[in-house]
Amino acid sequence: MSDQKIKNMEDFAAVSGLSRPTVSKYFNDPTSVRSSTRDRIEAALAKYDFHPNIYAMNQNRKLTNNVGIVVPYLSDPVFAELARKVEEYCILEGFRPTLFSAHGQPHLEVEILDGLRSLKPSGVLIAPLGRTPNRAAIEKFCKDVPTVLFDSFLPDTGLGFAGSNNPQFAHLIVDYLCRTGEHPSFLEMRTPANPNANRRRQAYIEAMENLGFEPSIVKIDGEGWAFEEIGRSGGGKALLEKQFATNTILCSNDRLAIGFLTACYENQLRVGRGPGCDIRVAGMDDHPFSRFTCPPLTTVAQDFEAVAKEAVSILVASIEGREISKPSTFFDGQLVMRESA
Amino acid sequence: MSDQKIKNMEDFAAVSGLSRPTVSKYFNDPTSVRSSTRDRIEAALAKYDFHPNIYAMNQNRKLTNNVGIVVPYLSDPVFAELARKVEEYCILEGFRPTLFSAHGQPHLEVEILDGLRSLKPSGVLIAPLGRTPNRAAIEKFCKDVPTVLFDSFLPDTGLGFAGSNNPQFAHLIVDYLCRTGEHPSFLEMRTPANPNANRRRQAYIEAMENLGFEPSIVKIDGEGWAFEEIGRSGGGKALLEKQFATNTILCSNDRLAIGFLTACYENQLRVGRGPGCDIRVAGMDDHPFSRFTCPPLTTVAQDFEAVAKEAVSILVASIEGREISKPSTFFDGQLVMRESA
DNA sequence: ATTAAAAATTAACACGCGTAAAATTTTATC
DNA sequence: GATAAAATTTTACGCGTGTTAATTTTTAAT
Repeated sequence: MSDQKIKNMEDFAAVSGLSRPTVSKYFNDPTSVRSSTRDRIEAALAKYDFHPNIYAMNQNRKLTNNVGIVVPYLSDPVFAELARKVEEYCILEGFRPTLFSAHGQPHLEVEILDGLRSLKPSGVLIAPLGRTPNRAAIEKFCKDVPTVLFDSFLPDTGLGFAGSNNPQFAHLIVDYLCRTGEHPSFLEMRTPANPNANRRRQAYIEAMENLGFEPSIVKIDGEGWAFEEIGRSGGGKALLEKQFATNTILCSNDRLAIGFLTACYENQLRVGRGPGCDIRVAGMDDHPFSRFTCPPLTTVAQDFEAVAKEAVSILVASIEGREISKPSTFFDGQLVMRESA
Repeated sequence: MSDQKIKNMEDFAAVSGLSRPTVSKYFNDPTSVRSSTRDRIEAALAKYDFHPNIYAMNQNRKLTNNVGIVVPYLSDPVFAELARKVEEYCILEGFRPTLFSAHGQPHLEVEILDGLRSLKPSGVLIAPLGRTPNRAAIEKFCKDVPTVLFDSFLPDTGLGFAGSNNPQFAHLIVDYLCRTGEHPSFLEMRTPANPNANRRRQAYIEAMENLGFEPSIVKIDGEGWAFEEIGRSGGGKALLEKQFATNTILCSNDRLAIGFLTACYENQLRVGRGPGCDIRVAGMDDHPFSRFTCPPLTTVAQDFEAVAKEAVSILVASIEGREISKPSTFFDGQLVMRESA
């Protein structure tokens, strides 16, 4: 490692005994230069550690290789997990991903999109918050920047979508619960932060009617993204007031279920499906922590891997100019039977 | 909103009836121009929506206003929370924060630092993984870029440090546990992923000796960042093999404790401090879900807010050229008494 | 109204790299 | 060894903004 100062590509081309345009070609695509030239550049690279100035690079390039990943709430482990996988696939495809969280706040989501515009990204992957007033902003953004949606579907928006088949989730778990015990009541927030909740509720109703049961929905108060606390306090209140029609509670998502399990504990209810148990509790998502609740939570697992992979591959296809054969994919969930139901 | 195309600052200066250098000054610091000029620019801004090209801006600027935030593992809710607060304070200070996760992998941490160099950030806030082979890379990075460490301390590195007073955490909870029941055994990973674990163990030993008890440490196998699973499987094994000297288990961190609670459940042990309970379990961190375990987890709360605020304020002080009065701050934790111990 | 200070303008160069066209060199093919 | 094709070099301009120095205009103070 020489300590001669290399201040720009000109200098670096000089010490590698090549011209700047050739070196420039190399950095845009190493395979675009003769292999003997490539070797000389890489030898110089090992000796002089030069990094092209990315700001100067991106100034004239059409493709910056940047991609933005936007999720509604990064402190929610479900989104943290999803974001992590999406990030991994982006890196695998040679992109420079940047992660953004709207922290549950619609105005932040809009700000992030604005900031993203000036990043001139090759593409953007966004799991929208799903709040109505932001729909217009997102649609407009999608017209300007190649964007793939994931997790939360918005019709006629973006290049494509990858997410979970939420109706199937609800059907799957309702069927299971009905088969193995009392039919489930449904617990959800009165004003869900995540629009997938609506599809899950709808599918719960359908599934119950298919099986000839009366749907029974308990809506609890609470705003924001502190789902566990809402599940605990609201669920506890519902327990005290005996709002549940049956002894089996299907929660709209795992985080709500986790909080509700705490409420059951506080009310000295024994959760589980064995003899001597008072109540069964199930969720949807397969939150990373669901395996470690007491009792472990029965739920429907999202296929994070498939969702992330599909979302990125739609983006890649679009950037490479290929036709997108299937713009929207909804992946089925898998039943995860644990002790809680 | 006019739809006339503004392609650069030149155009924008023209429509605002000003010269480009003046407009440039405005974007660097709005207060640096006469207020009547500022009004004209802002009127034009409302009318024409122009955003300066950030690549062109940052090409020559010494201060990009970018700051990098690096954490070891973003899917760990403790770090997600910390990162969120740090991000908030950065935005408050007018920075453009970008979040990075090493995903628990040392080589990724080094890659992130390399990538960060070419971002020419005004500063960087990093919670290091703490793996020995990376120390050199981080020290070198700190010499090149204004960097503040947080969460995990490295001596003589960076502009300063903000984190938790881990020894105090251990003393606090050991004292509490000894005061209210049997003295605690200590449960930890044999090869901790996070270096704070070592300080906590050391302090546990000290605290026990101060009180005249024999320290008893159970080390469990397991690599990586799946702490809950390690706590469950390793902790379960330790229970079966009766490795614990007492009926009170202090876990090195909350995630381990959460997994250990599951192990207790699987072994039909009743956790808590009331009569009829078999075992007490406590952790450290106040993980966002600790309040929702069954039983809720007794722990020592990190002051995420204070840590984040202090870390950012050290960076701001340094960037503004002020003297850093107190380079390293270790914030005390607060005992959070819940039902598990 | 005069004057000094403050702010804005003009003109010009710098930054580091992308990129295109034409000229030259190297490599592959026969 | 001649020839065509491929790769590289040379040359030169463009991108959008930072920045500086000299000049002109505006504002504030007397």
